[in-house]
Amino acid sequence: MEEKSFFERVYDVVRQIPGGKVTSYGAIAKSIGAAKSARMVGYAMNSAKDLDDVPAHRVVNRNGLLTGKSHFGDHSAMQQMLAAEGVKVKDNKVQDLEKYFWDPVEEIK
DNA sequence: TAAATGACGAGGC
DNA sequence: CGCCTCGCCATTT
Repeated sequence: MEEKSFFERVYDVVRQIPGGKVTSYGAIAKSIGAAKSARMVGYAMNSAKDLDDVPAHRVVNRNGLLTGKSHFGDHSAMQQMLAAEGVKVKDNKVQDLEKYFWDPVEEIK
């Protein structure tokens, strides 16, 4: 019963992302002990969009690119939400990624 | 059961 | 400096 699915672990991390911050799939994968499963994180997010507890819009790829925006209903929704939280987004990518980057490994450990 | 897919990452050319 | 290829691993069909 404690067998939390890979997805649930990802959700747990993403749920801890503070507003106005973003993180990368690889960082989340690392925090859950699956650094090589970055792709799975994105896959999990695909299901996460079904949940309103998981701010998938705060998750971007390693390049700060809003890769998942295409999976949102509105392609501008993700960008709008990030901008509304204080994250500067332009051309579908986060500006000053290092400044807004939130490392889950440093918070969860 | 096996094969294909996928919101990525790192390395190579 | 930019584009391409390979690897990785869990879920889905």
